[in-house]
Amino acid sequence: MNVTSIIESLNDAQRQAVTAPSQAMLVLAGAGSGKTRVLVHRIAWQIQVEGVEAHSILAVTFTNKAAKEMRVRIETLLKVPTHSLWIGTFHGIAHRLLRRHAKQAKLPETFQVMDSGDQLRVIKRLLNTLNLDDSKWPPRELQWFINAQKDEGIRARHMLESPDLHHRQMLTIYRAYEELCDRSGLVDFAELLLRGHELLRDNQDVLDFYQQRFRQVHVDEFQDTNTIQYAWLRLLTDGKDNLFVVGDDDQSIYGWRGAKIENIYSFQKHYPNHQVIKLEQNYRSTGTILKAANQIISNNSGRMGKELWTDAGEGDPCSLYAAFNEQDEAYFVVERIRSWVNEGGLRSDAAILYRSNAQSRQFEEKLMATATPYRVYGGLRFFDRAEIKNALAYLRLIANRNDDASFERVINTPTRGIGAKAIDDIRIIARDQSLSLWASAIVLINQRTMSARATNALIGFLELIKGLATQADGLELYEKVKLVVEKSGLTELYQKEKMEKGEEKVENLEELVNAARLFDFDQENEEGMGELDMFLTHAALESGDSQADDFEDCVQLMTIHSAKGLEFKLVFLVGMEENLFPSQQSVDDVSRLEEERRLCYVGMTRAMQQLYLSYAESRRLYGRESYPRPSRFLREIPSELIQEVRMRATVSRPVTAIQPKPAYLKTTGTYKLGQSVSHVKFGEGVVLQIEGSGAQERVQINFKQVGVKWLMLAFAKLDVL
DNA sequence: TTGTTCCAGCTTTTT
DNA sequence: GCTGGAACAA
Repeated sequence: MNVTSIIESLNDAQRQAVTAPSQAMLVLAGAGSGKTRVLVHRIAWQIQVEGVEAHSILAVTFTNKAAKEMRVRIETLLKVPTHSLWIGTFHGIAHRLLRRHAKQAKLPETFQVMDSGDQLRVIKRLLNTLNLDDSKWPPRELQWFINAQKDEGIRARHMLESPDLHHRQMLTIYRAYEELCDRSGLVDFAELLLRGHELLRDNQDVLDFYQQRFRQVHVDEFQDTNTIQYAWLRLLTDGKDNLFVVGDDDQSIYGWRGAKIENIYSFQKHYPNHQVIKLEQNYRSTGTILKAANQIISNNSGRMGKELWTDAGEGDPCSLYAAFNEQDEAYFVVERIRSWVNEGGLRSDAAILYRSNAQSRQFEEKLMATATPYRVYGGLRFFDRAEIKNALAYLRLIANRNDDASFERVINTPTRGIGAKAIDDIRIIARDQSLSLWASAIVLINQRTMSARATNALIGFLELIKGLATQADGLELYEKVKLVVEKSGLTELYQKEKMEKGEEKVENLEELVNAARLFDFDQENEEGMGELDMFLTHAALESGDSQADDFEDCVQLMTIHSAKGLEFKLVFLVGMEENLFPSQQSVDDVSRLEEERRLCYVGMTRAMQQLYLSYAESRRLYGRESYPRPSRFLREIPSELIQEVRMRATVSRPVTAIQPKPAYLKTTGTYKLGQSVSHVKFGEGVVLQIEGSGAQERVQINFKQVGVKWLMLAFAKLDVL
C-alpha cells in the first residue's frame, strides 16, 4: 500500500498533523476543517508507515456514531478490517476495561449498566425507602448532584460533613445511592468513568499493562472531555507523550454537563513537549458565512485564537428575517424551503435549527400543513421506550436476580396482583436486612405474613422469572428475547391497549427480537461475556436512533446542539431573540453567555451555501405574549454580510402596539362548524372550530383516521365535501 | 385498576 | 399554555 494515498488529499496543516512523529499533539480544528479526516489519516499513517500495530492504538470519541464512522473510514482507507484497533466512546472503553478487570475494579462479574432513566428511578426509589419527600428532594436535582460529583472524581466518602443541613442530606443520599448500586450490581454512566479511572489509579499492574499496550492514544472532540475523562487519559499516557487530541475550543457547547474547556489549557501544561497545529481552512461554507461566524466568535475572551477561511468564494449574503410573530417565522421558513425544493433542491439539504425543542412545533405545523415531509431529531430513542425497557428488565432479571431496578420495574408489569403494599413490605425487608429485592421477596414469602392471594401472586412472579431463565438456557439470543416478550405477558398487555399506540408497542417488541437477531455478537464480543449480557450492555450504552431510518427526502429539524458535526446546504437559524438565544438563564453570566455564543457559532458554521437568520417581534411563550429584542448575536454580525428580507408588503409597523386585525382580513366563511372536509394527507374530517382570520386563520378538524388537528387555512389543502 | 384531574415546570444531551 | 407525571376517585 502506498503512502501517498494517505497524505495526497491533505492540505499542509493536515499533513503536518498526520505525519508528525509520535508526540503529544493538540490539533485545533475549526468547524469544517477536516477534523475527523486528520484523526483517521493519522491512525492510518501510524499503522501503515510507522508500523504501529493496530492492537497498540486507542481512539476515543464521545458518541457511538463518531466511533463507528471513524472505524469505517479507517478501514476504507487501509482497505483492511481493523478489528484489534480500539475505537470507542469513553463509556464503552471504560466498560470494556471494567469487564476485563471486574475483580480489581471491585465489581461483581455480572454488573449491569444503567442508563440515566434507570438511574433516576433508582434515586426515586431510594428517596422512598429513606422516607424523604421527593418534592423537597427533587430526584432530578439529586441525580444531577451525584453525577456532578462523580464527574469530578468525588465519592461520597471524600466529601466533608458540612454544617449545612441540606448539603448533609444530599451527601447521605449519595452514600445510600452508592451502597444500593453496589448491592444491585448496577453501574451508572458516570460510574463507568469513575471506576475506570480508579481501576487504573489503584492497580499498578493494570496501569502498566495498558500504558505499555497503547503506544498511541487519540481523542476526538477533546474540548468536551470532563475532569474524570481527562484524568483517565493522563493516567494512560503518563510520562509517554503519546496523547493526540483533536478539538475546537470555539465549539465547546457542553460545559453545562461537565465538559471542561480548560482541559485544552491543562493539556499544554501537562505535556510540555506538545505541538499545536491549527486547522483553519474550511471546506464547508462560503466566505460570507465564515466571516459572519468569525466575527461572532471574536467577541469571546480567552480563545486559543483561530480564524476560518476558504478559497471557495464569497457566496450569497446571509439573510435576516424579522418575523411578525412565531407563526409568521415558521411560515417564512417553510415558504423558503418550498421554493428551494421547487428550484430542484433536496429537502434533506435544508435544516431548521433552534435553541430549544419547544420551538419545533410551529415549524412542524406549517410543514404538516404544506404536506412537506420532515424529520425531527431528538426525542425518545428506541431503547428508551417504556415497552422496550420493560422487556429488557425481564432479560436483566434473568441475567441477574439482584438487579433491583429491573425487579421493581416489572414485578407488577403487566399487573399480576402484586400491589403497592406487598412491594412496600419487600422494600422494608431489603432495607433492614441489606438484601436485594429478589432475596427479600423470598424472605417475605417465608414469613407467611401476607394474604394467601398476595403470596401466591408473588410466588407466581418469582416462578415466572425462574421459569423463563430455565427455558432461556441454551437458546439463541433472539429466541431468549422472543421468549421473554411472549411469556412475560407484555405482548398481551399491549395488544389489549386501544388505538395505534398499543399496536406500535407490540411492533417495537417485535423489533427488539429482530434487533437481537441482527445483533453482531462477534463484533461486540468482549472479554468472554455472555451474549445476553453483551446485548443488554449494548442496549444501555447505545440507546439507538430516535427514529428508524427514513429514506424519504425530509427537511431536518433539530436543536443546534444536535446539529454539531453535521452540515446542510441551507440552514435556518431561528428564534434569534434575547432570552431565547442566548437563553434567559445564560444572560447574566459571562461564561455561560460565551457558551451560547459558541453555540451560535456552531449553528452558523453548519451552513454550506445559504444561511438564514430569523427572529420574531412577538412570540407566545408559556402562554404569555412576549415582545423580545432581537438577539445580541445579530448585532455582532457586520451589516454588510446581512441582507434583510421582507416578505410582506407592509413597510413599517408600530413596534409597541399589538396589531389590530386589518378589516380586509376576515373569515372567508367557506368553512362552518360541522362542515365535512377532506385533506390530501389526513383524509376526511369534520370542522370543529374556526379561529383567527386572514393569514392566521386556523380550523380544527376531527379527522377520521388521524384524529383532531389544527390546520392553517392559508396552507391546508382542504376540499369541502 | 383504570381513568380522570390536578399541578409543577419549562434550555441544551450523550453515554 | 401545554405536557407529563402523580395523586386521587370510582
